[in-house]
Amino acid sequence: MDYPDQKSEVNRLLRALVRKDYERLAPHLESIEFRVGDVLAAEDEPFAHVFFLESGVASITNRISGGTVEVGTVGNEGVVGLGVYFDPGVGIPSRTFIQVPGLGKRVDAATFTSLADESPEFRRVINHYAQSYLIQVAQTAACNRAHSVEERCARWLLMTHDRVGDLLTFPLTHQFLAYMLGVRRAGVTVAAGILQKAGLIRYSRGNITVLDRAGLEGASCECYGIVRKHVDRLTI
Amino acid sequence: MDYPDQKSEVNRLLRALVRKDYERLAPHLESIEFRVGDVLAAEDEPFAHVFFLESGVASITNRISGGTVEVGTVGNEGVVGLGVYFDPGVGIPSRTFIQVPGLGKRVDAATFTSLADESPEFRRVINHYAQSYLIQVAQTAACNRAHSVEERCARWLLMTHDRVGDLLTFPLTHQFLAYMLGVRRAGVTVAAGILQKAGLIRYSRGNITVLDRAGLEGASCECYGIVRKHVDRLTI
DNA sequence: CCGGCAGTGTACGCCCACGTACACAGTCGC
DNA sequence: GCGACTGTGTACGTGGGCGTACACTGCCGG
Repeated sequence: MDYPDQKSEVNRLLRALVRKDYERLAPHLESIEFRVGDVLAAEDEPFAHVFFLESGVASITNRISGGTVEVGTVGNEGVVGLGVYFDPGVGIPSRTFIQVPGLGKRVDAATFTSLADESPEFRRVINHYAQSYLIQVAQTAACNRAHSVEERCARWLLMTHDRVGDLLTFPLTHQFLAYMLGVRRAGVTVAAGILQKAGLIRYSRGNITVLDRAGLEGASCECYGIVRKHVDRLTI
Repeated sequence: MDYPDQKSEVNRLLRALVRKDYERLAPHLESIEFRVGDVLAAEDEPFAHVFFLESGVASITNRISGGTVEVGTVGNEGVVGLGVYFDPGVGIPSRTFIQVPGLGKRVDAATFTSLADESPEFRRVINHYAQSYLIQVAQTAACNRAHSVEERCARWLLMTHDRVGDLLTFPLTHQFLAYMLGVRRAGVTVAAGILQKAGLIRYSRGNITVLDRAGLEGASCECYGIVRKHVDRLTI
């Protein structure tokens, strides 16, 4: 067989699988490139595939009266398409799309579900991630209610920065961030301006650079740390 | 054996189980009464049991700087303690407690997880519910960002009313509702006052009566309908 | 080299919800 | 019957974020 060694996998869920599960999955893994705006699942449409990101970030948003709001994000720590695991064939009222471009792999829904049926070890890995994802969404629900644009802005930058890895600079416009946070573009400009004046970040024309992670964590709400803790726990 | 017939079960998840799974579970089901304020799981503490409500409502809240916010609710359509299924032994940053008193059953975590390990049909039922719960939390995240106190108030009353069954009147103070919505008590008084003047509800000293469901649905945000649709789908 | 446009800065009035405060009204215990 | 307390009504000033608008500035393409 000529599949990549599991040790070379970059997605942390793929790395966490027991060898036999990985070998079962590997022949069906298809490498793909994710471009900004690629839609992995449209609103109310079931996932045709499950996606393992190696780099980049996917965003899950709900569109409601009053705008669009991000309810969760996924990077190389997890898997996009939990719906396939929970209830294949049923769509959810969220839209999943690529927010930061990157590389990754996908597997057809049928292979994924049959492996989930067969392997307790596989289910264990997926369940642990599902727990962490649910925690993220719940924390976001509370955060959206109680925290300021500036705090949520800092949190979002940190979460994204974690996922673009060692890249200090990544592409991001105020407009896009406003869309993600469910606020006005002008609101982001003000919040980001404060963070920039404080020397925590720097940006210019669609590119943002994180200068001071620790400072950014101070400017962010506690939600960042809480979600992060449960993501880190996954990779024991 | 002298266990209750599955057909007599009131919890919709218990009813949905295949016979063999129910019979495996039944000897371990322990009938209990839920009183207002009973804590089913404290913050960061794992569930010792999984709970099947027959009546009443449980509320899942996150406490953050800026107050406490409800991120989800569970009634007789589901199960309290998905954490046991996902990652037994790990606590989540949410507090689960009884919001409307009622009756139900519980089973120890070990029995629940071993049944989940063994039975694909059981997992299917739990997974479907997990999907619907995740949808609820995600919708709440968006709703908390975008919708007014009055809309969310109406939505909350509808969701709770669905779960107290044919009871038109149930106990509820403005103070408590404010706590759930993460807003001021005075804010709820104003919002509820509007709903009352419109003839949709009536309340007095801790008791609320739903007078006009259809009208209340009109006053609520679309989030009610979206979540409801996915809950109804469970009981095919 | 020069539009044109995308990205950003900043301002205005507005409104919802905030924190706080106080008055009043049922209801319960004595 | 009388306090005392819980639940509700309502008011005030404050503030964050809204919708909108307009000006400026790199950058890209013709």
